[in-house]
Amino acid sequence: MKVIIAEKPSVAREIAKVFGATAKKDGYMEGKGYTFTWAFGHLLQLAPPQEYGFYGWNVQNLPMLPPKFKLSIRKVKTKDGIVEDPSVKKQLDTIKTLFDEATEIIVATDAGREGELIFRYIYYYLKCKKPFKRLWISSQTDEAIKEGFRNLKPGTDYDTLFNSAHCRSQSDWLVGMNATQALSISSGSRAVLSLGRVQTPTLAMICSRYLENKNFVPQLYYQVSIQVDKDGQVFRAISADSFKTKEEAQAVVDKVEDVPSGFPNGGHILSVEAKPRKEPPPLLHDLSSLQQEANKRKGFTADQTLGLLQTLYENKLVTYPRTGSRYIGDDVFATVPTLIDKFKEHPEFGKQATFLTGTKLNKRSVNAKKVTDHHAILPTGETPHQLSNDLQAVYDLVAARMLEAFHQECIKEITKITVQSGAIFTASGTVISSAGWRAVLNEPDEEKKDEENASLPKVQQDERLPIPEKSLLEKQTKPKPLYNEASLLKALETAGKEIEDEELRYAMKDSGLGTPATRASIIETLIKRDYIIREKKNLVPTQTGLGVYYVVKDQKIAQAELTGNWEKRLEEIRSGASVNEFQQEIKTYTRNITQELLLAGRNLMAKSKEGVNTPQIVAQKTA
DNA sequence: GCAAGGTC
Repeated sequence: MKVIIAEKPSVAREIAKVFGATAKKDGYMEGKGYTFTWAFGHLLQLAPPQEYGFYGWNVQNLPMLPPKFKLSIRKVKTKDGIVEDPSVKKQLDTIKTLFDEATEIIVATDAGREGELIFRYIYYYLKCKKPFKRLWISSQTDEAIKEGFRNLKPGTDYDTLFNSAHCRSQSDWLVGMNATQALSISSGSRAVLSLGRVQTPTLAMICSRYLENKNFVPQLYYQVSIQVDKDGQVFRAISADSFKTKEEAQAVVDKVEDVPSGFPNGGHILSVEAKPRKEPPPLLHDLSSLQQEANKRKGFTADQTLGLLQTLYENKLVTYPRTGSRYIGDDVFATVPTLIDKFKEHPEFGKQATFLTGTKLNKRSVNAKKVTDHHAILPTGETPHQLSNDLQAVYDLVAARMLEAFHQECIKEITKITVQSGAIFTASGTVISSAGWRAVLNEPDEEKKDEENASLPKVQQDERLPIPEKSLLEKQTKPKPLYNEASLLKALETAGKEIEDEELRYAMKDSGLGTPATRASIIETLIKRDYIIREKKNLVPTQTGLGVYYVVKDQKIAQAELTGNWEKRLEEIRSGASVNEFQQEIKTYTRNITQELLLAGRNLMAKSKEGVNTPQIVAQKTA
């Protein structure tokens, strides 16, 4: 009997369906001489410190460098403390029984580093010795699955991929566990002060933005505004220059030839530029972009959105949610018209669904090469029944984005008028001439500047128009806003884009900090540690968070570059470079950072009070 | 008590 093991039940079901196997058993499916079983993500993890004899949190144990890492069953928190997850244990037993009976094992975990690790940890934990083959597909359509099975690879082809995955896992353990204990011990606080390759740079981003924002000194500046009258239709124009002093601006005001000063037609139209701008539809959603949109529109946290999506996924209403791709392949595209058809009766955007059924679909989101493990999030076409308000809201965001993504371009008419009257003034306005995809949610353009006119009257070059009013504007420069969940998610995705070292930047270009599946939990971790709090929609550091930030901010562990560096080395390992060399470097780094933190933590509480102009506005944890 | 990674 051949055993196929997938990363998760949904994939095992898809594959079983292609084979025509339908018999459902406990923890697997069966039919046509095959069994199809699954994991639930990582079933196994690197064993915690005590399993190597490092008991308690003790300086004597540091740095903890296990000679050989062990694996242990994933744990779960219950009222009796932390125990091995019973459902995981049971599934491992099922897998063991199937592997024991297997004549051949086919690995169908996701085609990537972590997918390889998920399988290998199971395989080695169960001490299985049977050879295995690898299914390597990037789309789960029937055709892709069939093609993948015609092209199974020897399992050993992916040994170096496993090496790189295992290195990633060990390195995160070594650096994270040791740095966390070192800082927690040396700070003398009873709380856990955790550090890690991803969470610490994330904390640093939040803290540094917070300090920049709070310490920002606004600069005053001045502009001049005039009203221009075209046959009773008045629009506003602003001086092209801005001025540091009120006097300079007032001098410009004085020169304006307005009606009250005795000039009936003091505004000279120097130029009128009108050009259409085409705005392509947005791409389909991946997890991160959906979390950002749900945060902006509905105020959901990243974690809430992920939870709601998971429920929709388990109810077969949306496709796999933890995807990092905003594209679909041609095979999935072929099903889109049927999907759109299902939304014709939708109260909010049924009209646009109907419109789309009779038009050519935009293919901007169709690109098989940009589909990685999973494609963009789509509704499945199943009819939802009695969703809660929150579930419905997320479901509607998915559905609406599908309609937008395949809709037509939005065409805007952008007009810029230049007026001379003592000085140069400009007025700009935007008019949507064809809504296209913007008709789906039918909402105003969020990026409209306050100075912009909704629409401008038709004026001609060289016209002379009256200026009924002029005024002096006092303005302030503004700081960068605090991070909220949406802007932080975006920043995590693009982290590393500004790294100077070209190789490191390249190594991080497709990853950023963390992964789509983990970013929500990173934010939750920082909150659990009392490093940050939610203040309205913003993410704001606490005294503790700032204290940790001051201790580590100039260290490697607080920089996105660390991930860039690891990614570069891990990729080299995947293509065959020595594992040992990187492991030695990590050990050395672990020793160093542990030593530094054992010393640095002593100053932590004192340091947390430096650096802010007005310390009292630093957020306090509310009981 | 601790990392980051995956998922129900």
